[in-house]
Amino acid sequence: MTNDRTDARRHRQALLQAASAIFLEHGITAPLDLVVTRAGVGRATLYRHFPDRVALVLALVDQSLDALEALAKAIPRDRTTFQILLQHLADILAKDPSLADFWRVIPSDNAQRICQLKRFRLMFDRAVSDAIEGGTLRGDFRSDDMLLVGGMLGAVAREPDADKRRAMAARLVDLLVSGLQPVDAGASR
Amino acid sequence: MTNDRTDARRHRQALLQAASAIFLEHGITAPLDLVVTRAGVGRATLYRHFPDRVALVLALVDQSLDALEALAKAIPRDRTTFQILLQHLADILAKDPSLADFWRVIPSDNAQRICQLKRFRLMFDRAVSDAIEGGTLRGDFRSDDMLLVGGMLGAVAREPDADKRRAMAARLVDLLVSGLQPVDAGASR
DNA sequence: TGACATTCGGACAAAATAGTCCGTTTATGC
DNA sequence: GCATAAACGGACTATTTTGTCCGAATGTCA
Repeated sequence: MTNDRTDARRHRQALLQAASAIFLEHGITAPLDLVVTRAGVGRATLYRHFPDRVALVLALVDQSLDALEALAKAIPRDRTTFQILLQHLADILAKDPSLADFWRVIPSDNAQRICQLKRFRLMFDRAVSDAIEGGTLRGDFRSDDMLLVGGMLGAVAREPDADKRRAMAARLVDLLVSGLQPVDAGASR
Repeated sequence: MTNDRTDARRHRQALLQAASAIFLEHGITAPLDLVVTRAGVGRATLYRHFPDRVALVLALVDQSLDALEALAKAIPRDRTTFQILLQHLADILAKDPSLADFWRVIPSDNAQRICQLKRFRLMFDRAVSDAIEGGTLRGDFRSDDMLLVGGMLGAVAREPDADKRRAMAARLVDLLVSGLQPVDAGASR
């Protein structure tokens, strides 16, 4: 653990990064050879770090959840917390689609997957109730809805160009937050 | 064309239906063997009707677009047309995810894919402008946004249970139409 | 700096998937 | 019914993808 060799850690990171890029382009069922090649390591190196595709994807999801959590911690807790968190989620999904597509690869009874789902919901629990109480979120919004919303935001992952993807994510969040109806009532933002 | 054998047409239909079900469960890159088995035909029959996976998926998308168009024709043209059309789109995506996932399989320069995308946008063009003029849709909504919205609605396809999927689709449309903000400002509906 | 353990990576074997071929069956029109 | 052409389906081959093994290379610690 503590005395991992530096090259091992570096290669593990390279593999995750490569997998993220390959999965983005070819979908989460892409041949692992592509990942290996892109990471510039040998095939066995991949399988040593991640025994199978499931382990690799779970690691990617963990990474994304970590990133989201880090961002969440930096947000001041006020009435806009939820909206900002949502934007962060969209950003992370735009960077790495695994968070939205993992269900395709990981069996639904996988223990770690279940844990991750709980963790995901938990990260929004407080922000959701705060926002509802603060009057910035519709009162019938449930924590479960975040899975829906996450799935929706995952739609942006389909654009190969990173900049466009960011723009789409922003547009998506805007549509979602404000809704499709006209703003005749002058809601701020 | 006109004098196809009836069994051929029947098998073709069985294959499309089987593919829809299999793709829903295993994702659009599922082994075609599963489709063959589910349809209860021989392997060669699949390849005779659809030379490769791309052809099969394109046919599925066509089918969905046909279905959507048929539904659209039955909607009276008034200020709620767009909302109803949206609901229909969600229903169709809940029945068959190919419409949302085809990009994974079909090269982006594929001529038929390009045509289908144009057709998709075209189907919403009139409804969008009508709704904006009628005051039921935000004025900055562009036709392009429908691709985003379609992608978002495709998120419901992830639920294996058909009834739940319908319910999720309805919820999604509600969230999308009304937005996440509370209705304190007295927006209609 | 040298010994040693750990990791590396290409070569290998196994499995899964894709696509083809051909003898057989079946629908259609006379 | 019967001839005929079209479709069927399972067996076969090729290709892709997965997963393992072992000699070589390299980071780590004394």
